[in-house]
Amino acid sequence: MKRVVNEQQAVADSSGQKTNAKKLAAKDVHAANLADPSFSKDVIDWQKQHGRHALPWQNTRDAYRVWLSEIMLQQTQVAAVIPYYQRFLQTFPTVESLAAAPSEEVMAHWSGLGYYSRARNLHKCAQAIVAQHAGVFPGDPVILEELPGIGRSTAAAIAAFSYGTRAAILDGNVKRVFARVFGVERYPGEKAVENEMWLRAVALLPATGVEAYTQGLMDLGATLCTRNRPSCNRCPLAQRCIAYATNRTNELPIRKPKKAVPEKSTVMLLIIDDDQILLEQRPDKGIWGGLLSLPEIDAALEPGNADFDVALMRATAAFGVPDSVEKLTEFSHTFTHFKLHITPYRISLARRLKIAGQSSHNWYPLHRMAVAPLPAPVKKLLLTLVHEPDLLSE
DNA sequence: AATTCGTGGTC
DNA sequence: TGACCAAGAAT
Repeated sequence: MKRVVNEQQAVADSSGQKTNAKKLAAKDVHAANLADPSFSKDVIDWQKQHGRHALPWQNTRDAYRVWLSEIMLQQTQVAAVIPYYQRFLQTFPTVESLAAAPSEEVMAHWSGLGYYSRARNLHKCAQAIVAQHAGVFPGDPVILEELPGIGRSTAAAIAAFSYGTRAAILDGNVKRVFARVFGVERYPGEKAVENEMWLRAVALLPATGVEAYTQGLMDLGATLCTRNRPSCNRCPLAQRCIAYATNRTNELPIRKPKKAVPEKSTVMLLIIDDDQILLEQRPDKGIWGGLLSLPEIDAALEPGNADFDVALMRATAAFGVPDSVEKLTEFSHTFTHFKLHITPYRISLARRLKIAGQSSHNWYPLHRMAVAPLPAPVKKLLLTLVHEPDLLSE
C-alpha cells in the first residue's frame, strides 16, 4: 500500500536528499521525488472512460480553435464560454480573419464575457501569429508564452491539445485537485505554494498521452473534484487523496484570505439626441479597458448643484446644448474586487453642435446597442432604455 | 509577490 | 442575499 505523505513530509524528504545529489539542481531532485507514474495512469484511464469528449473545442487539433477556447476559458466557466466561442468562431473562422478585423468588432464579440484585456491581447496575438509565425501557432510552449495573453499554463494547454507536446498545466482545477490529493494546507495563491505545485505538475506528467492526461485533470476538477460537495465516491484518485482520507475536502483548498470590498460611485450620462447616444472609448488601462461606455462625471455632483451644471456643461459642451436632465434609478454592479454604485442621468439635447468632438467620443444609434462593445451593466441599462424606458424612472 | 483585471452561477 | 469563485495573465 502506498504510504500517505503530506506536503510537509514531502518537502522534508526532498531537502534531506539534497546533500546526496549535489550534481543535480535542487529542483530536479525535488521533481524526481514527486514523480509517480500511477497518478497519470489513473487520470488518463478515467478521462477516457468518464471525461468530457464533446465540448465545442474538442475533437480538433486546430491550434487556432484550441487557443481561442483556452483564452476564453481563463477564469471563466465552460457554460459561459460556449455561446461566445461559437459566435466568435463563426465571425472569425481563421487567425487571419481575426487579425484583419477592426478592434471594435473584436471587442463587440467579447462584450459581456469580462476581463477585456483578454480580447485586446487576443487581437494582438492573432496579428503576431500572422506577421511573425506565418499564421501557424508554435508547438513549443516556451515560444507560445512570449505571445500576448498566453501565460505558462495556457501555453502548455495549447501545446498539449494542438500538438501533443508534453507540457504541464496548472489552472484552478489542477490546484484544487493537488491541494486535496496532496493535502496542501496553505493558500494556493501564495507564490511559494504555487511554485511547489508547478514542481508537482511537471513531475507527474505522463511519458505519453499528455492530451488525455491534461484534459483529465481539467475534467476531474470540473466534474468530480468540485469546490463544494465533490463526488469522491467516483474519483479515481480517492484512494490516494489526503483530503478524502482525513475528511477535509470541505476545507481544501485553503480559501483566499478575504478582505473588505471597497465601494465606489460614479455618475453616468445618457446624452441623447433623437435616436443616437453619446459613447466614449475607455482607456486600455483600468476597468472595462478598451470598451465603449457612457461618459462619466464625479459621483458627488447632483442636479441643481452649480458644480453639477458645470461638470455637465463640460461633458456635453463639445456636442450640444442640454435641454432636460432626468435622474434615473440608481443601481450597483459588483465586481470581484469592488462594488460600483451607478447613478444614471438621461440628458436630451436642445441643440446638437455640428463640430467634431474628440476622437474617443462618438454618437451611436440606439438600435445598435445590442451589438456594441459595452460593459455588461451598461449594455443592460441601454437596452432597458430602448425597450422598457419606464423601468428606469424613479 | 500581491493586486488588478468581469461576469454569472451557486449556496 | 451576500460571499465565494471559475480552463490566469499582466503588472
